[in-house]
Amino acid sequence: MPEKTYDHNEIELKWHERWAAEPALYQAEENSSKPKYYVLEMLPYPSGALHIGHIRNYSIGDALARYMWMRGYNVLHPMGWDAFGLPAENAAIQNKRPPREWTLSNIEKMKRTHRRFAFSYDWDREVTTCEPDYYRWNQWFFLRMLEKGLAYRKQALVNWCNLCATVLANEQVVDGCCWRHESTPVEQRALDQWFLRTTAYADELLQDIGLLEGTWPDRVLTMQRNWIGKSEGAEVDFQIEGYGPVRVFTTRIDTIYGATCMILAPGHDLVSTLGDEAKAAAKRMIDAAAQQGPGDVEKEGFDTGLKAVNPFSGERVPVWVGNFVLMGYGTGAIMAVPAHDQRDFEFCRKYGIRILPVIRPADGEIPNVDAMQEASGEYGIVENSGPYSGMTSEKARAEMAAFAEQQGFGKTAVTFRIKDWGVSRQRYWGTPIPVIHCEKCGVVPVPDDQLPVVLPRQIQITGKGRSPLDEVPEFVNVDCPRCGGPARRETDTMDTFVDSSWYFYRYCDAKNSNAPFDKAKIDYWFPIDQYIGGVEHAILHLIYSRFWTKMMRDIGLITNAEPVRKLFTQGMVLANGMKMSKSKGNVVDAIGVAESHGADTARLFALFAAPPERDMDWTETGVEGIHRFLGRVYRFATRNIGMPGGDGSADTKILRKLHQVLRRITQDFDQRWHFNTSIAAMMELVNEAYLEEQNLSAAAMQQTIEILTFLLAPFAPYLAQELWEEQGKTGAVFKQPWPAFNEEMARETEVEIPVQVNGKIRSRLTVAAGLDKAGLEQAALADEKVQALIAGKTVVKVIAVPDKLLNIVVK
RNA sequence: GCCCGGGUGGCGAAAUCGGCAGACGCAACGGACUUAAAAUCCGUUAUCCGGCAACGGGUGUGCGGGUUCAAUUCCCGCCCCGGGCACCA
Repeated sequence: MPEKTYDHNEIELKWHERWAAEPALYQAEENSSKPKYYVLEMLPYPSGALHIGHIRNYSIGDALARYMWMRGYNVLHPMGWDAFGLPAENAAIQNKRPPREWTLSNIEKMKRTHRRFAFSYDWDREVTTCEPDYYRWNQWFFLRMLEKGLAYRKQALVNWCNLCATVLANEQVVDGCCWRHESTPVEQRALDQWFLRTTAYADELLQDIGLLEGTWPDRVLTMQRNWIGKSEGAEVDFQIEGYGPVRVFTTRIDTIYGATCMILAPGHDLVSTLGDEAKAAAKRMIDAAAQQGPGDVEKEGFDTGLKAVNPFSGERVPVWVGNFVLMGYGTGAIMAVPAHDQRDFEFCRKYGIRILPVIRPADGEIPNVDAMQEASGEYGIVENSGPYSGMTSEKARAEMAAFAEQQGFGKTAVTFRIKDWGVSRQRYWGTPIPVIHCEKCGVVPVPDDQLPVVLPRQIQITGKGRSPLDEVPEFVNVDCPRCGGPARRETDTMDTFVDSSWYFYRYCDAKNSNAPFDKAKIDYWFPIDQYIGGVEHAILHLIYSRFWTKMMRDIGLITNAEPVRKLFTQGMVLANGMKMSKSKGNVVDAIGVAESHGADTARLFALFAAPPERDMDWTETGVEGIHRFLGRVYRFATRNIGMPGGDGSADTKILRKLHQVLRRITQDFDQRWHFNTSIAAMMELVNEAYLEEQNLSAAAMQQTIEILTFLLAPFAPYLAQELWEEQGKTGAVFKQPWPAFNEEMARETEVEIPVQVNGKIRSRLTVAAGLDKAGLEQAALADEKVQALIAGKTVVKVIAVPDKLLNIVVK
């Protein structure tokens, strides 16, 4: 055949059209005898356009999906839209476009891009989280959790901007101020809000990290462990004169004789019983804490004038309020042991509170208070501690906790850093929380048969008020389902992390209108075999998803304990060395690259520029290099298909290379996922094929072209399919069996062995592959250069590694 | 401060189990083709020293030590860059 020029648009648009007419191409089989494989990429937020960061994520998943098809698996590869969220509301305020309309048109546009890139999604299973057929199940789950006590309501602080007169999401708070009013500090207001009891699963979420070891990245597991933050210690009551007991949590009950004051969080219940001045000071601390970013903050506090009694020593100590004591952790109150805790030390030094050391190192003296520069947090021997003096810290911890429990003023206790999940959002564009507030009956769940509670579509979003839904009387005013009297609908909507906590289950049964999904389908497809996404979701999304799975298991919907067997976190994409961002204006749009260089080129480059777990740099010249490579492949194949061929003198050589490359790429898929080296290997093969083009027999040439087509199939689907057709074949190339490599054919017959003398390379020998140690040694010692170098010296040792190297040690 | 990554040519990177450092690509340079250019094809390209040259010798994977016949790879101590967490009692 005559050589053809590589015109990516011609090839890609042709197949794009043909594939559009084949809806079953990427569908998973319903009753398959093949083993299943569920590969999933994180669903995108429909912001309006796919960028190359998305393309990288999907190119990894798509290569894997296609490879697994070729390996004979029944592959489930779905995609959907994380379609609720704040940007749609902002767009509504700015362009007066309804959020749903804006969102759906974005989805339409992005889906076209997805198709242009030929990602192999089963669009029949598409999930769009902002549509009632999806979010009704959010509501259904919420009601189940309400029944089980896993959903509950309590007061919590929200960010409030006085100028906007509205609640701000955390991401709308910039440097402690409102994003639209940069000089207006955000205030903290207490509102009744809905929470999911993730803490009920804290222990199991921590325990089951063990199940993920080896298949999830270690750093993700570490981050989750830290996030859950289990800490074991004790709770102890201190009696406060004129108030009652206040409970503290401590991991160091062994230091309790050194407690020289008690410090309360500014939000602690006791503070509300204090005078106006103290309450105002505490409020200032709370607002200041919300405004400060991360970093070192000066410790502040004030004396309440109250005294607390240490239940162990009987000593009376002052009660303070301190800005560094967190209400959301432990009991919101601590005993300060300045001698043995750095934070307490800094606080007490600043305010002149007594410092009393009670621990000495096992082999040292108790610290001298006047010389102390910092607290000593180490375990040691307990001193000045009544009957516990002389014990090790470990022993004292156990005995003191037991004593407290026996006396009824304390107990051993475990505290978690992870908090219950606040799911209330004072927003429009989210799942309505399905409850009704009745004056007579209180909080009444919406009955299941009245789901979904549909989000009203005709609504003015003003950006003011407690919540946009508050302004919609048709939505708010309802009859109480229990007593029939007038009642108000809940106007908070759910956090969008709810949507993404279970969407991958819905893919298995996306059109079910009677249940979130059918259990048998979950049993077949779950767990997800491979989940691929950005590391930025290592904590929240993936912990919530794990929580949701355990919750669904406990209400009998599923049997698996974990949703995801293997997790892969890919690196970021930089544009010319810089992080892509809208503000810098350097976001590389995916569809533009597809038009200028082709989808195949973009996909291949996304995998070639760096190993997938690392950050990669997107450069125009690099993209062009890949485009050149694909052109080389295409021209080579088209001009050689069906040609008579040469004398075959290079057949052995090219077939050896072919099998070496095949082995390399197969291993890259099965073990390492370093697709950059897979692609480099294909380039090596093509380079060699160019050099030997005239010396290949027709049979070797056709085999080279065919296998190269298979190798390209997971990475460059358009070109691979086109070459498949050029070779006169029919059917989808990615449904053909992946070729097996032949170890025999991949083996080199001759190898070059570097010969070292005292570790420096002095000569090279070409020997038969597999030559043993003795043979190598003999060949090396016969070498002229080697002989010259070792002449007159004593050979101490000869290290021979067959097929690798030989080292002669002389003196 | 704590916990992870990472540091290799002009650049992105490779070296999979301790065995030839720099595969592959980019950029640059040279050659072929062309009236010319683009495209394409073929080469050269870590660095220093000696040589007209073939070639020979030295140095080199952030820095300093160590183990080893042999270290980008293992161990100890530092430096720098990126990310996460950040008063969690």
